[in-house]
Amino acid sequence: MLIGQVADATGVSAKTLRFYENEGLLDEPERTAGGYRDYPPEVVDRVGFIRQAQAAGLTLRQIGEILEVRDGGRAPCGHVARLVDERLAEVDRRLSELRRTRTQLRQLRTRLDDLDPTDCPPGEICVAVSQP
Amino acid sequence: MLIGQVADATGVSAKTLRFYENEGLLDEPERTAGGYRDYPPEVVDRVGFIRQAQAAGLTLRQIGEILEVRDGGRAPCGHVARLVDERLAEVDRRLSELRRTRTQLRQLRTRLDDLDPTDCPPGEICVAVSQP
DNA sequence: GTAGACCTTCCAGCACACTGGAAGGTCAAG
DNA sequence: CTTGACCTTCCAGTGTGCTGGAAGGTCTAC
Repeated sequence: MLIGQVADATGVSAKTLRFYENEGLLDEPERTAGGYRDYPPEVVDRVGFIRQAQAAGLTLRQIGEILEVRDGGRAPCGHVARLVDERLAEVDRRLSELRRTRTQLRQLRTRLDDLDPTDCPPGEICVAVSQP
Repeated sequence: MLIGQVADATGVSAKTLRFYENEGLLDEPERTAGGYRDYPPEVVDRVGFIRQAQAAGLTLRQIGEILEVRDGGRAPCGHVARLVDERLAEVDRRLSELRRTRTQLRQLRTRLDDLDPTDCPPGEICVAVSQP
């Protein structure tokens, strides 16, 4: 696959794919005779994992470390397991923070609904959403 | 409360608190005779919300908009409700992404455990964590 | 053989969220 | 009345994750 095809398949720009390669998140792919990057189709899944982990709040460095493990990295097992455990703990932390924020947003939304059960006049001002 | 006390109470540095004020997330507090910032205790909760929402992946700008709503912002109700709905949708998206990442990390962790039920030799190499 | 889409490298710049440091003022304790 | 902790402003720098643009090579189609 050429970089543009990977870009289309993943929704990640060609620029960003080259950047990921530079950062060690993607292996250097084969090149065509003309010097174009020629990716194996698996790269699409890999990029998918990167974006997902990123959306989960992990940094590219952390994701890179996890991918290294997944690839059969060269790190001692103890270290590797600790790495993954740390990420898991972090993800769990973020999950609970996210749930709390969600609750607060929902409460805010409810107060907004209570405040204007009809429509409030267009162009008007939305006042006095009191503190929780 | 002086800025240092707020910093201690929230775990957010004085520098960052001034930065938040600058960015409009915190109101300018009263000043003591000596020109020191003198915060009301409620600021602690507000900062708590900011950090939480941040951990949930919202930007300071988005958080600022939500706080403006909470404070009884000047925006028309429709806009305000849309804003909160957007944030809610985003938070929901992040929640599900986070859960997927968690699952993948757990699978990786399980494979690691299966691979070395004993301890792997110290200084050794952790091989062949195959692709899912 | 040339237009157009696509690719290459390289380097600069941006937005976000801080963080450090200089230079100096305030205040309580000894 | 000085020491030391704490505060002030202001400005510059950092790390992360891209993004844009220049300058140029490749490939397919007409």
